[in-house]
Amino acid sequence: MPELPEVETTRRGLEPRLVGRRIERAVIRERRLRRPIPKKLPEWLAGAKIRSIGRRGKYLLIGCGHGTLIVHLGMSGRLWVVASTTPAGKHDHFDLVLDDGRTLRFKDPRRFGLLLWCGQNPLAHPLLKDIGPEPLTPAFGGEYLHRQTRSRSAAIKLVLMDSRLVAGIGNIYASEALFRAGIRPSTPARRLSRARCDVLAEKVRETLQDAIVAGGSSLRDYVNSAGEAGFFQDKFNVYDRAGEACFKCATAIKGIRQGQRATYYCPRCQR
DNA sequence: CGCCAGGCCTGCACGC
DNA sequence: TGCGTGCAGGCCTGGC
Repeated sequence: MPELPEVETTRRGLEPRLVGRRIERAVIRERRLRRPIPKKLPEWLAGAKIRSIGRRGKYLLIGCGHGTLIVHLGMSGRLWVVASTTPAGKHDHFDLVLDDGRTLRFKDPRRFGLLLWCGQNPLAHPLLKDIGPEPLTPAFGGEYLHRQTRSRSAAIKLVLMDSRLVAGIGNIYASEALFRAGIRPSTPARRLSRARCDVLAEKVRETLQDAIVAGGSSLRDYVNSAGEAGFFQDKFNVYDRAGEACFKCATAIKGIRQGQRATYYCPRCQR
């Protein structure tokens, strides 16, 4: 489900609801996620005060002073705030009961998500330390993209989705950014000129920014921390539009497979 | 029934 | 030999 815009939308929604709250207790209902939820997590969290809600790539960082709860939503994960009296439903694997009568709830049908505890600097955690620059910061740009792709013969779409190169770009936004940049997804990354890297970096930023403003994309079940759907899916130019007319030139959008993932592009607008 | 789905870690094969 | 790189598999449920 969630790529950077959905995680950022979640972060922004959670921040005012969580920061300053005390955690009364944590409840684990199903430990088996991509990695098991640590058994001691409730022990570590009980009584802690939430100080910050951060994000690194697609990881949410719930800062508690003496440590950080690291949350990844995987494909189908969802994190939102409910009244503590709301009964847990199917796939509601984890709760943080807060001191204001509300509960932060984690639901994840496919269980590809992740809940970890990190006692030190979370950015140094093995799962986070090799993540590339945030695409919405000056650390990411055409110069960086050009330099980093000189030795990469793989298709640019696959390279964009490599989290070591740049954080947070998943299958949807890779296709959408490449459409906006007019670049064919199969182009070997090393063959992109500096000028085209400039355009692509800018379009990546623009696409992610637009999606955040739209509250993310809701395909199957994504909703924000208040339970509301995003609407960026209504602005997709190519994603999941195989056979439909390109909004710019009316050519039929193509759907192909790259690295076992679906890719969409306009064969006329993207060269 | 088989296939597909927004993620990403892991381990292996390959070529320089 | 070792490194970077490129693949494929695996983890799950649900919907078509």
